[in-house]
Amino acid sequence: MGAMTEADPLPDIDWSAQGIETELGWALPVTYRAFSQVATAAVADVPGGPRGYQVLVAITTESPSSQLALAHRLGIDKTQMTYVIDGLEAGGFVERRPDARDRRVRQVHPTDAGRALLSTAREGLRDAECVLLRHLAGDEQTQLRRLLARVALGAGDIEAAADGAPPTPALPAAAPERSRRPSRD
Amino acid sequence: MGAMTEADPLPDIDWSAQGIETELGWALPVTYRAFSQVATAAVADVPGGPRGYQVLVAITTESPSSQLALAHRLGIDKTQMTYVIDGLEAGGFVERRPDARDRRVRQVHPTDAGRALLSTAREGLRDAECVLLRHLAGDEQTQLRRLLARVALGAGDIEAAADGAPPTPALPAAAPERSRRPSRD
DNA sequence: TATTGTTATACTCTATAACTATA
DNA sequence: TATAGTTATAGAGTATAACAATA
Repeated sequence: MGAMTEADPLPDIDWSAQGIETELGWALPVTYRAFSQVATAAVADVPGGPRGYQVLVAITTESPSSQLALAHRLGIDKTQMTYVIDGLEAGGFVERRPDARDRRVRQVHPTDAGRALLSTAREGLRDAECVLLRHLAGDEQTQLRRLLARVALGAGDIEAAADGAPPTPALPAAAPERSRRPSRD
Repeated sequence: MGAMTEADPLPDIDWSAQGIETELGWALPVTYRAFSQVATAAVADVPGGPRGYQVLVAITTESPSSQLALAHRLGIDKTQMTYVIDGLEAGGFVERRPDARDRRVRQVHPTDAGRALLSTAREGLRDAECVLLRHLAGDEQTQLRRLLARVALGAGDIEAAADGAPPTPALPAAAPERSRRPSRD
């Protein structure tokens, strides 16, 4: 809706010939960004966005956990975790309960509101996936999931090899959240 | 190498049960990040990283172009484009040639060194892809590429719908380039 | 007056360091 | 002395705004 409307989704470049190089280098980022966008929108109501959502998932589907354990599990810095939990607690979605045996640690428990929020966000994410894969037949979707899962499984080694083996992430990291200004260029 | 070595690549969470939610929400980010990492490494010698590479591809496989045209085509801000071209020109990989007919615009031409650099980077990216897909059989790789390409094609609409229809990207956007410090937590 | 390109500024996100309170 | 958590600071990356030159 900006000043220039001549931006067709797929420019008239002949990618296949020797274009931007291999198709994967194009398709993967595009797909990821689209998913990242809808997924972030789906968890927009969760304080802390994708990371807040990850925390809710972790303490709900597993058991309540200390902040440091959560940070390690989700691959988030412990200082970041403080902010995320702050937001969740301010919204009344989690509680910090001091551990009786070690009063340094604070266990993070989900509240009823937190569980409800998680449930809603989950649905939104499922819908987001459906939108993303809407052009694929049912069996094709299954096929894609399976193949991608296998690649991701092997990909873990790559990440691990590079730096100090960060734990497995689960959502689009952070999703920079493009500015919502009029975007006139 | 860090203080804690208990971080196994895949935690012992039962993702499949009701875990972190849908498999795609896990596999896609993981795969993307792994690719982003190897791809960024592959174009590390290109000033400006992935974006510098994109510029080289555009002006080589197509024709030399003005900076603004490049910015639009690659979905990069024009101010950012200035910096990217600055880096490429400093390295002797491109030349800015004033346009004879409109002396405001500066056409960006690749040098021989630029073409050579592009060639090398291309090989690196192809290798990166092979590494990423190494656990898939040949026909499975083809299948994955095909399915992903179709999803990406449809995904363009999603991105376009959200903000002002940004042109098609071609590489992992920017790839934050994790800090290379000892990573002791 | 509008547009290409550059420069300067501000903002967001994240990483690092320093501090407290417990152990 | 070491660890869990918090707070403060600094850095990278990006977006916005203001500017110069040309049309």
